[in-house]
Amino acid sequence: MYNFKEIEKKWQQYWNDHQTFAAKNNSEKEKYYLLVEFPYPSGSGLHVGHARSYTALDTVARQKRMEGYNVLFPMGWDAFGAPAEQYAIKNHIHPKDAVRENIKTFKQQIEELGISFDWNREFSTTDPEYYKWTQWQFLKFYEHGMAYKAKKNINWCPKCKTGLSNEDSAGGVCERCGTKVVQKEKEQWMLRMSDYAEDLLQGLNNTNFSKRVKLGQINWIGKSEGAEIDFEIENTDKKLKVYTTRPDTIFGATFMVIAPEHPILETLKDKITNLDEIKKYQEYAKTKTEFERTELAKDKTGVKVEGFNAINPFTGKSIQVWISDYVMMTYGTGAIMAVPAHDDRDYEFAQKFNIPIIPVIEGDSLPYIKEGKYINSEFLNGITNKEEAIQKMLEEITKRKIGNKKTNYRLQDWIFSRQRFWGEPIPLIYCEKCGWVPVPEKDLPVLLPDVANYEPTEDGESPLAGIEDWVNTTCPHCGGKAKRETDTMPNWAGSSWYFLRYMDPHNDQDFVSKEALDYWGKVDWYDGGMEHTARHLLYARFWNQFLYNIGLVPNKEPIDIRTSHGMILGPDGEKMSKSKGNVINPNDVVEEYGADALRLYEMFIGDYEKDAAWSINSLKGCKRFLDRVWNAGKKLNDRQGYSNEPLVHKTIKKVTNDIKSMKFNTAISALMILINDYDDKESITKDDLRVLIHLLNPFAPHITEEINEKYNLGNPLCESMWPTYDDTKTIDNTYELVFQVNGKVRGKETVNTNISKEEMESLAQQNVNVQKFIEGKTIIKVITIPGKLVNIVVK
RNA sequence: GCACAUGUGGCGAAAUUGGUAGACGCGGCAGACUCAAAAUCUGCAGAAGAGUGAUCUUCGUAUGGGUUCAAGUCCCUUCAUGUGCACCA
Repeated sequence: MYNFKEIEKKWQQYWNDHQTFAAKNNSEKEKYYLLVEFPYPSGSGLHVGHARSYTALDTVARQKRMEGYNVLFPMGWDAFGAPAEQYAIKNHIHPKDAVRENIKTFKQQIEELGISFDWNREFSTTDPEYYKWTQWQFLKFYEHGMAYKAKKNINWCPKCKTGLSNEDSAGGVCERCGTKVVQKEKEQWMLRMSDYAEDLLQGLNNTNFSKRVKLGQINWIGKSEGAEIDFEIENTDKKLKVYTTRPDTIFGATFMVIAPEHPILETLKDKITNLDEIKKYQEYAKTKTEFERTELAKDKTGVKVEGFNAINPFTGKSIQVWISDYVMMTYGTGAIMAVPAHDDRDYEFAQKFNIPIIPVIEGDSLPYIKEGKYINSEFLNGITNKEEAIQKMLEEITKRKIGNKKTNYRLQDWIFSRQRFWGEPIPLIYCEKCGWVPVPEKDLPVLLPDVANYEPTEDGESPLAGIEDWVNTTCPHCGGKAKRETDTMPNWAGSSWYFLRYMDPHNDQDFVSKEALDYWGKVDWYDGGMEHTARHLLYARFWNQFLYNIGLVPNKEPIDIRTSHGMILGPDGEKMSKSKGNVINPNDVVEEYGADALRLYEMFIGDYEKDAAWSINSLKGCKRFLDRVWNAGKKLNDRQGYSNEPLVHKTIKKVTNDIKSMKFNTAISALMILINDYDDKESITKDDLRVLIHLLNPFAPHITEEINEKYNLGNPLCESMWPTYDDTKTIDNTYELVFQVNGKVRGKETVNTNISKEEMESLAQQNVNVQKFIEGKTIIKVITIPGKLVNIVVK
């Protein structure tokens, strides 16, 4: 019937020869920038999930081009990071070579799908020409005081032997290998992301991210408004600063809790009489990871600090101070005032250790703080409104100069060091005399050395630290002996700005030219996995906002629309994995059914944002549809125009709009309805066939071009304008008018579209079945909706 | 625990945004073609009931209630599933 393999090869060759998808940087046309997340070129190859995302935006890209836009739709490789390194260690090759091999495979797999990427702009984050500019931008962070080195208790993966960001170790396990993360103190490079918390929050208003994506960002930033209040330590001049969102409950604060590592314990250690016990607890808390601390949430532990008490500044009473790991040093001030009557955790703790509980809000019972009348609270007594009480308390605190209003964010600074070989070297040099000195721009990039041994060391230093030739260098400042920084960047680094580089990927003078930035502006539509909507997106926005603030990019927000696709699950409804043996290889599908069938199926599979199980039968159905489109060419007549004008115009309208709103499944079903209509006819016109394949082209680009050529229907579709519709022509001459009695359907009749209201009503009353239901009853009113129904209300 | 999302045939899903629930596809059943099978084509199909029949009736969008001439759609209740955050003070 037709050889899809030949057809697909032929048209892929054609697009390549004609540079059909090359985006132009100096174009008169309006731009449209579409972006899909670039993949890790892992050894296991392309996944059907990749194909879903790529096909979706490819469909949009192809439509946009036919609508006259200058479309930028690029692709590249995010090839730094642990997976590539581990693969290389395992297979005893240099990561560079492993990456080159994997990219080759990946690229070939993607090309087989017929995705309209502009391959002229391809790059990998591991290309020295690219990471030169990643390093250059890091130095910008450094120059502006946004990068600093600090001793940090970091999340440490004992298996990968590297530090991890909080984000990388969510849930207390290493994101890469699943090993339990432990705490380890280390000097790390940090980026001051927390300075941008408010801007990152506010910036969301200038994006068109979906509500779900915005919410994910908001949660990560974790803004909370409250107050910092000083509690004096009895018989000393020392104070304990707490953070609270409920200063209004301070009269109920009957004890304090501080984090086990709180510095006041060191300051006042001479006063503490149970130092041994405290040290023991500190050790105990240290061995527990953050995850374990939360795991054991129900079971409160702690030790009372013997030797000093604090004073509740409002009741004037002496209150106990405890250490417990339910208070985190990393959030707020590392100390809280505990109000056991109105806080779950404080209540539990007080119960366990027999600490007094004083309610300050009448009628409130745990676990929720309800609104109620304030009691036992002096000047707050009688107030019933929480906001009012908080406001009044804040004023009082300020007046007494014991505290202030304070906003806190959960977002912390970004730990930017990794003790790995396969990452961008941090371009700094340490000189005994001059301290940290940036590598001069002319010496960038700082290249990774070509060495045989790049396995992580036991002591947690980067593998680079063992390569003396590389480490030892001269100070760019004083010319004396100096050493290079041996930590590398996290692999989030390269992906935090790659969308900018695509605008001008071969520029060796600048990270992107100003002209390219001005023309392409921002990414109009960015699609990727659900798992990246929180962190990667936040890092990319942070990076871009920084570049904006120092005047390097024109937009504060780099992305307009962000969508996230659901996963494609195995035929068994489970996540695809080698161990379950339910992995579908997209290129096997291409081999057997063709790229067009695969693409069409992945777009037809269901709601784009939802997960969907693989179904081979459903795929076959899509192939069957393509066969029918192919066969439609065999019954062309000599007439012109559309045989069924309203249906064609309706279909154009539906497909045009559905692609834009990602409702690919209904766009395809509209095309199926159209072919069903053609199949019922003896013959169809060339215009009929041309419009069908044109609308189908973004989904199934190869076979539609072939049909177009075979029957001489016109210029190649990819070089033609998208079909247009006329709203007035979408209306049928007749429709089925529905008759209802009391809202229930009692009859139908086919009527002329321009029938009057009066005629509609009289037809309804004449209907035999309707008469059965209104007989002997009083008609209260008649509701007539032109084009739809007549509803007779009777009693 | 908190926040958000979702709940429609045997399955994937549609539903002009308050107006004929189940489009389209898969699977199924029956028939045609065939020695036969596959492929293809034609027809049927939410559930229950009445009628020889065209048809008609009742029920039906997780649950219970409400608003409305009219509810899958709006409001409240409960339940289930999914995702995110989580001892964040």
